[in-house]
Amino acid sequence: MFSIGELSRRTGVKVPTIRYYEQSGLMEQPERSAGNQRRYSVAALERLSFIRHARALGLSIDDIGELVELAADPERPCGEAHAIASAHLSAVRARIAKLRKLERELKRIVGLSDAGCLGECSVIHSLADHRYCASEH
Amino acid sequence: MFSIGELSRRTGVKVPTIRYYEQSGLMEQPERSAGNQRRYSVAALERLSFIRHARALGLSIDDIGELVELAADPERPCGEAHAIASAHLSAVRARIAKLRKLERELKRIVGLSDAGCLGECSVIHSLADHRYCASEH
DNA sequence: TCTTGAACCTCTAGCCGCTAGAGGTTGTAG
DNA sequence: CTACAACCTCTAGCGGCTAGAGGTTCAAGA
Repeated sequence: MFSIGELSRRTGVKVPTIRYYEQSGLMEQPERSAGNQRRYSVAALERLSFIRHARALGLSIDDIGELVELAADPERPCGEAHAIASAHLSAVRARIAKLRKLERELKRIVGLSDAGCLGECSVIHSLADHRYCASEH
Repeated sequence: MFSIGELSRRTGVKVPTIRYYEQSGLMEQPERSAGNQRRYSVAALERLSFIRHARALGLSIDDIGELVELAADPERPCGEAHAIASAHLSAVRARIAKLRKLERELKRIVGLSDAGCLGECSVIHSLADHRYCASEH
């Protein structure tokens, strides 16, 4: 049985965040001590590790909620879990693609400015008018 | 003189967003009609285009606020504007690097699951235990 | 056994960048 | 002159926490 602080130390998830996960239904309500303090089992520790890892991979609270449910039900987990993970993979790839475009554009804008500050500022100039952009965004 | 709706149409920024920008100090308070409706000048149109473009590049409201001020003051814009843009470029690059790690990890997890669903679900299995991860996150 | 004081409790509000809705007023075309 | 779209202000909500107020409990040392 761990206190919330000990659970926090062991998982690296901050105390208020653990309470937030409980409030949003991601963590089960734990037992309480005589004085109303939370007392966690090893199972709760494992669940929180799972959540933390999935969050680190960028999955939403909702997605993780689904995965937690699937994990608890060995009858039908695999296909649905796979779908959630691969949908997320697509989303991550889309975000990478978009950020790469931004990177190119910013590089161009910053590079112009490096080339010499004659007259007006080219950073501000580039930002002011989309027509000077190399690509869409 | 444009109404807020016309400004919205011309810039592609939604009406409530324009009001939000005004409230947060990014757009100046415009003139008003006799009946208290906003009336925008061409200068306001240009400013909003600037803001929209900078937002599309992912700059924060605060950063854009600074840039707008710099743009209005031709005495000292270039170096500071450059600093803001290149700091943002670094941030974008860092985000790309992080997302690429996630992509690799997710690909691995999803790939495992594709390889065959024997016994337990490997997606859930991989999420449950960080030790199976190829890299840090 | 008593006393600290760190850790815990609940509740509320704030962060960013919008978005949505209620409930009321104005502008404009027919 | 009427109808109705567009406008107005105000408040609240989204996700995923984070911070603070104000009060209680636990555990170690004297």
